[in-house]
Amino acid sequence: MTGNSDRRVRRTRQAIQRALIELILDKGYETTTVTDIINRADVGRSTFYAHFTDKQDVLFGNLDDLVFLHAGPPSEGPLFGFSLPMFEHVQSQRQLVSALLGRRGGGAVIARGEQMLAEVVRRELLARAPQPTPRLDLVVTAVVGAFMGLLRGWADDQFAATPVEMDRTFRTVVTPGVTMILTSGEPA
Amino acid sequence: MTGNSDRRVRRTRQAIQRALIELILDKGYETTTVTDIINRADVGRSTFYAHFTDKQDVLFGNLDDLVFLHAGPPSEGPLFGFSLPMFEHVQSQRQLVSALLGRRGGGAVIARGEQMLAEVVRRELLARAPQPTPRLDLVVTAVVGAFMGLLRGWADDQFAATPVEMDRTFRTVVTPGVTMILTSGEPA
DNA sequence: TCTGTAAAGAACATTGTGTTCGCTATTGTG
DNA sequence: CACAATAGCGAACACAATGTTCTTTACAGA
Repeated sequence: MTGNSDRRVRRTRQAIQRALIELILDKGYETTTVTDIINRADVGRSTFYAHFTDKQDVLFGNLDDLVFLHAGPPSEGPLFGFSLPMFEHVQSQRQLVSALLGRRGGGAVIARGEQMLAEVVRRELLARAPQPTPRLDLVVTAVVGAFMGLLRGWADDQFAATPVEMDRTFRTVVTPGVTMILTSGEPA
Repeated sequence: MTGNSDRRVRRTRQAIQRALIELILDKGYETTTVTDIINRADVGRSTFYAHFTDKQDVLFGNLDDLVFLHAGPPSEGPLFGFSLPMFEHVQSQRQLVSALLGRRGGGAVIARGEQMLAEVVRRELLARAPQPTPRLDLVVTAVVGAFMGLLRGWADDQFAATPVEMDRTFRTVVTPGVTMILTSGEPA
């Protein structure tokens, strides 16, 4: 645990992480280079690679702090209850989230977000299914796809909308079909 | 129109495009470099840049041939009639499409696919809406997101499924909600 | 204080992109 | 067929970015 106790280590790591966030806000994730980061953080090149393997490594070290999982226990409240709180949270962190999730952000972050969200949705559906639903994985994928699609479009300013509108669209499109599947054990 | 009439030009362009496709099948789109392409196509570096600006430029030159738009006139047949034919077509071109749409493929192709698909969905919804639907753009985004999510998951082998299962999931999840929106002029 | 270690910083190898230029080979046309 | 136009070759170049290695310096904590 040397890494944590030495002040120099803490300072350096934090400088690098802050620098990345700032740069993401400035010019987006993809276009930010390691060279940019070490310049902004004012650390030596070797120092960077002593702490992180990658740009992505830095980001993921940070990502857990930013995790927007306001997901409560699975079976409380309405179906897909995570939706509105999530859209609201995204709006409050608009700049950063846009930079990470939009077209200018890396696919890596989106992939990670999709995975986490899929887990949430999966549990929610399992908790509510009265009978085993066939091909639940497919349903989860479709639902996550709809949500993330909306989120990305929003992040990219393809349309202006309030969190409430986003939430309403998502639920209105997706909930009736999913409810049918859950109750009837129907396809897919 | 020199470009079309000179045999050398035709040969070169085709060699480059074929090389890219082969390389995509070998190692994926993102990891394929221009250097790879000119080696495989056996053309000079300068020649490549005389014809294309980019790896992406080559791809998009090809993409129209691969266009999987089996979208008939908007208001014929069932809602989202493009779904099954599209999944079937994707399966027949499995390797290539997977390489392009999966995680190993570039975001550029996905983005393009989403745009084209959004256009199809948009027209279909407009043709069927008895009354103007508010925030149709949001609905389109959600629908496209669900479809592309399924398509990407499939391409990535996250699950095995037949085109029929894919189609059924997509329609079952999405159609009830969309129908409600169209008929009631409801949210979002 | 004094020892272990973090950081600086510079040099280096490597890989990829995109451009330039003079020479050669091929093409379509008169 | 002959010839002017031009496509292609290939090598060299400038540039940007990644990741490694090494020596020297400076700092933290016991």
